Amino acid sequence: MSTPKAPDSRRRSERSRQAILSATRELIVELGYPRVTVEAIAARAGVGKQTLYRWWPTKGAVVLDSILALSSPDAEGQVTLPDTGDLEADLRTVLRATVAEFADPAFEAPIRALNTEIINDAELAAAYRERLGAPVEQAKRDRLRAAQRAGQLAADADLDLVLDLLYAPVYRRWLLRDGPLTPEYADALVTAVLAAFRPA
Amino acid sequence: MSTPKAPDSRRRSERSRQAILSATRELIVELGYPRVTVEAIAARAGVGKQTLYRWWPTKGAVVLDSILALSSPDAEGQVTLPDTGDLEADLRTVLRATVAEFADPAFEAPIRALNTEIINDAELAAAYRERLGAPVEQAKRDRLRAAQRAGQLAADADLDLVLDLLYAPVYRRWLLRDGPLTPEYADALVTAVLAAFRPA
DNA sequence: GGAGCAAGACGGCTCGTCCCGTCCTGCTCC
DNA sequence: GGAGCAGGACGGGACGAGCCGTCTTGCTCC
Repeated sequence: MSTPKAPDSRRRSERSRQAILSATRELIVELGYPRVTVEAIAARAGVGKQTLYRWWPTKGAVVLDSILALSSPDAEGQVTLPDTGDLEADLRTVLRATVAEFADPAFEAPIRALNTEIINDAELAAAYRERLGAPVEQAKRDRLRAAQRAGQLAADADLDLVLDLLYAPVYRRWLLRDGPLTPEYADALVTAVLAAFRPA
Repeated sequence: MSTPKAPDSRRRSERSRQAILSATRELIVELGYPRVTVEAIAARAGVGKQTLYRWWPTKGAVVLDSILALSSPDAEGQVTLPDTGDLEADLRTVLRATVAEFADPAFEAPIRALNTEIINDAELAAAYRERLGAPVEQAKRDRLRAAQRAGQLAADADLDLVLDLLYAPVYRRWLLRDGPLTPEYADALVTAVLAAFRPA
């Protein structure tokens, strides 16, 4: 009852893997996700379709890996956020950076594609959270906790709620394109959220 | 340069239209959106495919209409929100109701399907905002403005920002399924956001 | 020679168009 | 004003194109 046959990952072609992930990202940016086909990815990568299906179960999984390969080219899951001691300044920096990332098509398009898949695939969503979301989330929470200890945030503040209030509006505005996603908007969010959790 | 030929809407079969919209909703709930095909919708509705393509350009447009038909069975775009004079209580009521809606599969599944389409179709997204989002948004803003005049909200509060802070976290948690979407969460959001925009 | 590889043939499914014969509606002509 | 007619929407379904996921073939590298 085990998986039919697991391929030998030691013999896997790193060249093909990279080519597939790059081709996936490129095609998503060039054509838009709905028009990207598995066949096109394989052709662009100079790879047989079987190679693709041997290592990934679904197109969504390929997209996820193509983004993971992009976001952590060096270190292994190590995520650090700026900590100058000034919470408001640091949050502005980080949130503005997030806004800037979402404005870059090479970054934005693949993540949009991933979200398209994640919405209807709880399993893929869990994989995403585990491999990308959780570490980043943890780093953000750590930064907030430090600020909390430094008395820059209410002692009883729910840090997950703070993060939701900061990031969910940015995420929504980006995903639905229902308003300008500007540095000013990021600043306004930081100001409002900090006002809500000002220490007593 | 006009549209090739617009069908005569006076001769449109209301029976077929309703059957298509119902079948769409049913199949999305039963099968999950990715498994719903145009052919299945037509078959379930007892309708030729051409009838479907005659009146809707894309599957996404059908989904949008199927939701519109659901949410406004009676009045025409009239949206009203509770106004007891107590902003915090009213917001709790409305946000808890939103949370409850998202817990109902018959409501949740079609909207999730619509979001799947909207993400990659700016045109459809605009249509959605115009026909459903804008009126609701307006009603919410009106309620907040009343509260502002009553001195329950800071005079200089950006009402769109307030709405984003209230609803974006709910939306995100629902769409990504990355946390429990409970009445308590709704209450916590209301508390935090009102704290941020407390009048001076 | 065993396994991964590129290349691509293949069956099955879906899409969107096209065509058929039927039915309904409104107009014309006696 | 009643019969005939034209137009168009209808249910049903055939059709080609394109994509998916599997399978086959020969090559290459360990």
